[in-house]
Amino acid sequence: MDAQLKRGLLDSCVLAAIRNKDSYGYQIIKDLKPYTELSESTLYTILKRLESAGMLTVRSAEHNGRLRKYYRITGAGTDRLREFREEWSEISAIAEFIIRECENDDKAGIS
Amino acid sequence: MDAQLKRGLLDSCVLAAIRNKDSYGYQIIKDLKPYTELSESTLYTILKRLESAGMLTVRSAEHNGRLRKYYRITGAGTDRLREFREEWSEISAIAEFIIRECENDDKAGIS
DNA sequence: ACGATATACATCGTAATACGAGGTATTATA
DNA sequence: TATAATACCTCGTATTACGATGTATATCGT
Repeated sequence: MDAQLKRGLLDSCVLAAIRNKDSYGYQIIKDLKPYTELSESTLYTILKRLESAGMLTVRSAEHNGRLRKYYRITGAGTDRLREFREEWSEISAIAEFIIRECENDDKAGIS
Repeated sequence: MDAQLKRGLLDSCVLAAIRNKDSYGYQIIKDLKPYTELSESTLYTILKRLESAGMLTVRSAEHNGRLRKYYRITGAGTDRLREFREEWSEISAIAEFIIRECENDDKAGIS
């Protein structure tokens, strides 16, 4: 898929993934796989960014001798998710305009 | 609005704007204003990009002593619009996942 | 007559970000 | 005993939306 279309979407996507339960990198990737496959380099960049922006907090924990970093969403993070919902209605309106143009073709029978 | 969310959307948006009739820069901006306000610098970058990619052709014409460059969509351009429609259903699925998480809050009555 | 606004094009630099390539280390599985 | 899975990380690059800025003509109000 065109990576550009996902711009700005993934931050909120990661926030949504930790919305109801704290989670860690590897788990987030698995949870999001049905929706979008994001690479580790992409995810860790996003997690760093979200942490810097105060959207989530981090806690290190040991699990079977391996390090795990659990991420928890903050109030600012949930606010951001709400903002996303509003912005998305604007984005949808743009996309619907584009798709409407495609459908005009279909109705007119143009291949 | 977050500029990142518009990434990749604007190319298709401009193609949609010239889908049914040839148009020129200034007119495209006016036509798209109800959906999204894009600056001239943004538009001309996009038009150049789409031309290089063979998505549209350009024709110069004089109008009241002023230069106008009319843009016409190509077959590759209409193909691109169809591709967009397919990609958008994937993007929508991601957005719906995010929004679903927001709505869980609302149902639970969490502020 | 003259300034403001609209029309119409263009370039340059910057910030943001998705991702590939590569790295480290442990545990489980075939 | 390899191979995969788990689990973290950094660096560089390509893409692109946009602000700032520039050029030039037409139109409109006062």
